[in-house]
Amino acid sequence: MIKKTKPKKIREVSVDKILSAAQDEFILQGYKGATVQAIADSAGMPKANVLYYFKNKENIYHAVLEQTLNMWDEGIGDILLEDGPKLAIEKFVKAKVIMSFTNPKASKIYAMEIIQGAQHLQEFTRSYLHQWVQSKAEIFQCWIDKGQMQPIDPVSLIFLIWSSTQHYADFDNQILTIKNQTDYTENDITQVTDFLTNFILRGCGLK
Amino acid sequence: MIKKTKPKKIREVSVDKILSAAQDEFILQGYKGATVQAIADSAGMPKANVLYYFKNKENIYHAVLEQTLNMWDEGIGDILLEDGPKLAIEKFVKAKVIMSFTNPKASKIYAMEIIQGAQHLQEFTRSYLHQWVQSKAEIFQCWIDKGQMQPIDPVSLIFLIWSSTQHYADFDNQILTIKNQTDYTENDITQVTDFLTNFILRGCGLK
DNA sequence: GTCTATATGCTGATAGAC
DNA sequence: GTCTATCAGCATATAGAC
Repeated sequence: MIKKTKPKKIREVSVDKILSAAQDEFILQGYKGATVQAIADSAGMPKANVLYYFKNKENIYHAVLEQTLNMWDEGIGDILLEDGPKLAIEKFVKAKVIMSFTNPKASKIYAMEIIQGAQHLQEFTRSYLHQWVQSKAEIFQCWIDKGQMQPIDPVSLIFLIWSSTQHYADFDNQILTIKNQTDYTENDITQVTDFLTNFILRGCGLK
Repeated sequence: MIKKTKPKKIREVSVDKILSAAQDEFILQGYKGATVQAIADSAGMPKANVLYYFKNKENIYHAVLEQTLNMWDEGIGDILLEDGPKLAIEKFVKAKVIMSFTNPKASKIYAMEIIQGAQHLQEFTRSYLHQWVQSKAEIFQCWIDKGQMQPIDPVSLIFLIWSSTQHYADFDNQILTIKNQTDYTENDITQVTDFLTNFILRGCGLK
């Protein structure tokens, strides 16, 4: 029993190390620029071992992408009709801000993929994401019809919340440079959460 | 005289064709993924000609980046103290939206560069951009002190306007897919301008 | 200025010993 | 599972004829 679980652990640990190293390399160098050798070096193992676990570079990238989408899915925070517009927006903005600050790498991988034409995740955007936006837009429309919030375009609102929160992940380099900081602080997270929550609530006529 | 200007024209036209083709390739394939051969094919000339005009690939990329930053600079739209907060924000948002829709490629090149750590434009962000944000934040602070707008963090406001407008350029693929469109229409530009202008003005307590 | 041919180096991927 | 050695292919960049 012990002998049977041990090799499983080795695989898990190795795979995790490779995926983490690969994420860094793909962000910094792009898909083509990231070399299997660099990923192996960063993961602390020979190149052949990396290819033993993943067979080829494209498989590594797909695994990184899959991990990123799962994280996006978990961290998105749901928009629930019964919460009402104020609480729902507060929850949603907070969830997105926290994800941007705690996992900027996932956001960056996703952003690069979309900017470059979403060549590796056509099905995801084309079906799942479309459906997600549509269903959430209906909830916002419901609140608008009941006079619970300003009559604004719900889809545009979702785009604004996505963009304004993800900005702190994708453009962290630029933001830190402009603010003369080397890293984000705990204070930054609460300050940004407060600013965006209040600003967006006012924009929706909820404050 | 005629003979002297003709070779100049050839150079200009060729350089423009190369830069345009290179921009497309760098966006779709990344720096390393874009090949000089592909750029040459897209520009409709032999590879050796491309290298005749630019010497090497890095020079091509730098030229694309320089062109992008010049465009950013021209299209940014200024924030003037004498305009007052309402008009200034209206002008600024409109200028950014129009730039995002008319020149998404420039925004994408810039976004990729920042996400990947701004390895090729350190000086720009580190001095010019910092200064720009600081000077505009002072103007907003001035209006806030005079009670002309809600007391919010000006730097966060600038980030929100940047992100929410650039989103339509950088993530155009995702947005078009979600909206089930193949291209942006004239109507999209006015709709987005109206939405963002009104939303942001309300967020600033100006409506 | 234009284009062909080629040198040089690096990368992905595999074979096979341990 | 781990690692060394190696191959085949491709990309940058240059040389040199036209």
